[in-house]
Amino acid sequence: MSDHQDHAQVFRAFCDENRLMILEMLRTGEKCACILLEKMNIAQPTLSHHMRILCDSGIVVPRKVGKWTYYSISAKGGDRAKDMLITLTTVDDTSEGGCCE
Amino acid sequence: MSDHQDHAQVFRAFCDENRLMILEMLRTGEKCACILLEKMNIAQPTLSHHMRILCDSGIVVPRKVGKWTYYSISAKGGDRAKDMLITLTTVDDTSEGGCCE
DNA sequence: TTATCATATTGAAAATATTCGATATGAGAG
DNA sequence: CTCTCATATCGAATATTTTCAATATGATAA
Repeated sequence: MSDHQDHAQVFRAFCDENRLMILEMLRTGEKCACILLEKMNIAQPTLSHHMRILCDSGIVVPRKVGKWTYYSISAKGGDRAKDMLITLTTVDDTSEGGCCE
Repeated sequence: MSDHQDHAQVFRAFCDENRLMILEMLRTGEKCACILLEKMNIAQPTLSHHMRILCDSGIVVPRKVGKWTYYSISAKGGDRAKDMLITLTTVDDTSEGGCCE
C-alpha cells in the first residue's frame, strides 16, 4: 500500500459523523460495543462497520472479554495521526521557492 | 451545520490520495493550479474539485492574481485541524469511568 | 448438548464521492 | 469588441461508502 493510501486511511477515521460521535464517547473512557450501540441511532452491523474502520486506522483498539468487545482510544494511534497531520500541514521552508510568477 | 459535520469536513481534506499529493506539493511553498495540474495525472475539472474541498476545509487558501490562482497551506487551518484531532483523541481522565463490566 | 447473547460478516440497496467531457466565467491581450 | 488562456461549474458515468436485514461466528449458560 502506498504512503498516501495508508495516510488517507488513518484520516478516514475522522471523516464520518457517526465515527466522530463514537470517538467523543470513547474520550470519557473505554466502552463496550453494546453501550455505543445503545446511544447511537444505527443498526448493529453499521456500528460494527464503523468500529472496524476506527480500529484499522489505529485510532481505536479493541479488547475482547468473553462475549463482549470493549473499545478505547489508542494514545499511540492518536499521536501517529497528529504527527502525520503536522507533517502534512507544515510548510518546509528550506525548500520554499517561487512558482510560475 | 452540526459540529460533527463541520469537523468531518475538515478531515475530509486528508482522506483522498490526490489531495494528499497536492498537500505534499504545497509543503514546498505556494503553487499555482497550472503547476499542480501539470504534475498530477488528473483532468482540470478534477483538480478544481479537489482544490475546492481543500479550501472549504480551511487547510488551503487561494490567492487570485489575474487569470491565475495560487494555492498555499494555511497555518491557521492546519492548527485548527491539529487542535481538533488532539481533542478527539485525548481521553478526558476527569470523567474516566467503567462501563458495563 | 442446545439455547442464548454479543459481535462480525455477507449481500444488496441507497447515498456520496470522484472523475471527466462539455461548457461557462472572468481576466488579460490585441 | 474579440480572442485566448486559466479556472470553475454542470451533468452524467463510475467508484466508493454507508446502511441494514439476514445470517454466521464464537462465547457463555443451562
